[in-house]
Amino acid sequence: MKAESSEGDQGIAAWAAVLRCHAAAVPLISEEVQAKTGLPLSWYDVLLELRAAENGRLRMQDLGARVVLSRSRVSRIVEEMADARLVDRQQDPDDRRGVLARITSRGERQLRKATPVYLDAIDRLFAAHMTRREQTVVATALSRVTSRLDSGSATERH
Amino acid sequence: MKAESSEGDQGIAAWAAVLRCHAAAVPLISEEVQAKTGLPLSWYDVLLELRAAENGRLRMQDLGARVVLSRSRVSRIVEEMADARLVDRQQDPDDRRGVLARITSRGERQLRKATPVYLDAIDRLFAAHMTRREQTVVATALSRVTSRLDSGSATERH
DNA sequence: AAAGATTGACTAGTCAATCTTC
DNA sequence: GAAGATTGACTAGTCAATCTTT
Repeated sequence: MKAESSEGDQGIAAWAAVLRCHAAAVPLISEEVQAKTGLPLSWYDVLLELRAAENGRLRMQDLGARVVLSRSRVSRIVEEMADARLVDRQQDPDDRRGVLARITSRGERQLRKATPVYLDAIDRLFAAHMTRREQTVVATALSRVTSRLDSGSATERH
Repeated sequence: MKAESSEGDQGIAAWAAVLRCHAAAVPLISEEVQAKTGLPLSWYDVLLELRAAENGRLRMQDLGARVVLSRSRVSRIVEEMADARLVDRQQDPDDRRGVLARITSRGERQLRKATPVYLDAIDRLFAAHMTRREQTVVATALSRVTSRLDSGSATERH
């Protein structure tokens, strides 16, 4: 209706769609994964990053950077996961201030068990409702936004 | 590398992009809006929905359904907003179990003040990094996912 | 007894302060 | 004294129990 508000309309709609989709899909997928495997999504992410890392080990700080959590949150989650024997911790021998979290064989087993469940949930509850082309556009466009924001904020807070 | 995992790859990438973009953009935008206007994003959403509603009023339950928050969270937020004189509350005269939250003139003023700030933040920190075409695809594809999930879960939990 | 809202107890998460090692 | 990690106090949010009205 308004002739002027030309620039932003699609951008606002895209933003609102991201917020609503996130709010709708994340709880469904995370409940499903936890119900079927016993792993909370945050635990799954930690295992995934550790498995991908050199020797299955990562310092707490690096782990926090890869996962979407703060350092203090990582400390607590890793402690719980260590109680559950999915990871263990050891001082970094090169710099004893640092702590290395390492995935255990039990952790690897749990990760292998959970992965197909998670992928299936993502597929059914999210990806199946988009065309292949839409999936590609969503992936590339939103990744670009994220990387610009990450590099931008590094510059901003000089 | 794996020849078989054909089906899901773009879908998984799209999912990861949504998670990462949400995690990066929401805090930046919400901090900026709050710093410049004093309104938390949840308050802004409440004001927006009330303004859009008939007579600027809505029952707590309906408000909770439109905003992305649970009923109990809405109760608390509306209470804080009532203390700040941005909304007021009254019993629904037709059904005195219900409570109607209504935007005040002060609330309308704050909403008018905050809207351009919010739109500008969305534009700079999110939409500006996508083409118009990408914005449209993101909006339509993710909205479709959300609406399928909403209607689907209503059916599932019969 | 069932619907609407609020309250209480709990979980997840953040930020600032602390402790250890460099 | 600064970096790495953990701990304590706090905020935001959920779920179950309660209270009121229908």
